[in-house]
Amino acid sequence: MTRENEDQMVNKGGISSPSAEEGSGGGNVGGSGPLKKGPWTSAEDAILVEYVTKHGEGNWNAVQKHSGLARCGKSCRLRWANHLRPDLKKGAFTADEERRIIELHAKMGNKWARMAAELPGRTDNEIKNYWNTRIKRRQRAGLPIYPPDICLQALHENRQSEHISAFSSGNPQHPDLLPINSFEIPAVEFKNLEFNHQMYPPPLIDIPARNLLDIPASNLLAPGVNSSYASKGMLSTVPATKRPRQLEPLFSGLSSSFNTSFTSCNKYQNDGSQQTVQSFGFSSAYDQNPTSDHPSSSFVLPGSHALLNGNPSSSEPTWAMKLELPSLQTQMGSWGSPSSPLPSLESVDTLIQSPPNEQTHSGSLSPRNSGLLDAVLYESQSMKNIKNSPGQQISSASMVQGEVMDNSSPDHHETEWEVYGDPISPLGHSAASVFSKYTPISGSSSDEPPTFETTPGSKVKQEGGDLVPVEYGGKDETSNSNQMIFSRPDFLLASNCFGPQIDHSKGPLHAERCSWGTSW
DNA sequence: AAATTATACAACCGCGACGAC
DNA sequence: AGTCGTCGCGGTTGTATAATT
Repeated sequence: MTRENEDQMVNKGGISSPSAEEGSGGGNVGGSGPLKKGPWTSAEDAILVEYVTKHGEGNWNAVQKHSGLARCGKSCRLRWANHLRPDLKKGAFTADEERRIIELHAKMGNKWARMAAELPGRTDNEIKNYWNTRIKRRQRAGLPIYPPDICLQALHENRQSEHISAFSSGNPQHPDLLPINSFEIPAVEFKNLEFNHQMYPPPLIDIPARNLLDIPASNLLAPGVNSSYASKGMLSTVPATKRPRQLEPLFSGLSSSFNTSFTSCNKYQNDGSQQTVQSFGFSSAYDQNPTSDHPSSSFVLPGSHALLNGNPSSSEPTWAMKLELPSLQTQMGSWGSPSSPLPSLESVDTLIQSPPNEQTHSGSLSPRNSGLLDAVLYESQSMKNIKNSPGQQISSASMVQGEVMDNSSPDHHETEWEVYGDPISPLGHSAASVFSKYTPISGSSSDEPPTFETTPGSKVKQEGGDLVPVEYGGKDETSNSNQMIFSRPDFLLASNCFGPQIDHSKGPLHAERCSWGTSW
């Protein structure tokens, strides 16, 4: 402890104030050993740096012996790796880095060290912390973890690897390949995929929609179906015991990087929707004929699975767990292992939370039931329909609902859609109706932000700057339901895009609320 | 302005994997 | 084959700071 005293003195006026802690003795643990714990002092840092400079990295346990540093080798290694390395990049993650992290995580899952290797100057711990905090934030907001473009990219890569790798669905683990072979697409992601198109900025990495769509359904489903990796981390599920009480936003920190590219979403929607749909090579319940050039036929669809799940049976109970982080790899094995094909389609469906679609497709035929990618297809198609069928411009939201609810003016919607993500979309209504039916409002729990009224009878919950309709009294819009409760995370997500639309009469407010900008 | 709460970050812990001896 | 050292990872804790009440 002379060392500590020394440190304290040296650390005087230093950075963090570990000295204080040391002084209290809190930093010292370990009982018998003189080894110190807790925050490092600048003096300790200096010693460690000097030692490493002289002897090089490695053999960390020798540090204590040779340098007198009262730290265990493990701690020394961690300190060096995370803070003292000369090549470390300090400061917040740049937009590019954020973007990269997302991409890497989509491919690797919680392989922080590997991710760090891809990000010069960044440490695994840093990335992990970043991810976890952002994920939590995003989860809370009910936002998807990965932006669509990332998904697409991952899928594309996945597809490529698919050709290369011999093992497929039933195949056991190939740790190295896993990340690639399976694309981590959290349920939430698909759940909100529809939103993603509007919410997420255009892909920095422009991936031809076609590539994405060409991916076999198996690949898409891989996360839960055939990839051990997926089983580990791709699907965001968590053991019930570990399930977060509230869903958190996943992308909050990415705003900067993604904000810049928003139009791309439209790109996919507008330009590639048809192609996209067609090119989706995988066969799904929804489309048995992937090569079909008439997606439209199959696209009366109910809209994207993404947001809402009209299916009470699947959505409600599993809802919470669906929105989990990939990091929860452990549970994946339970339903994503190769031996056990999927969390089961049902599970997937649940994840997707496809809405009941009696009108257009029978539940069995719905792509939503087939798998994650299907959802993408659906969405894409739906988008196309919206564009191509003025007379039938049904907001994706409405489609999602599987119920006819859209009353808002199509034109207007379309316009705003591009800007805000279909502000006027009735989605909110449908969503609300669905939620009101299957979602316990109480679920919002204590974490729920205060609510305020935007319109008579309607309440909006503010979440991360976005308004989330909590209750809708059915004022203006054509709501079929007079009472809507959007406490569910998926709706929250939706709210980011559509929530504001609930009361589009409030233009300014709407625009403001809809901004994804900083919230990401 | 003070108190409370939420967030971001640093650091630690336990465990398992891997390679060297 | 067993031991040791190192590394990586998931999870957790503690603290400083920011935001909110």
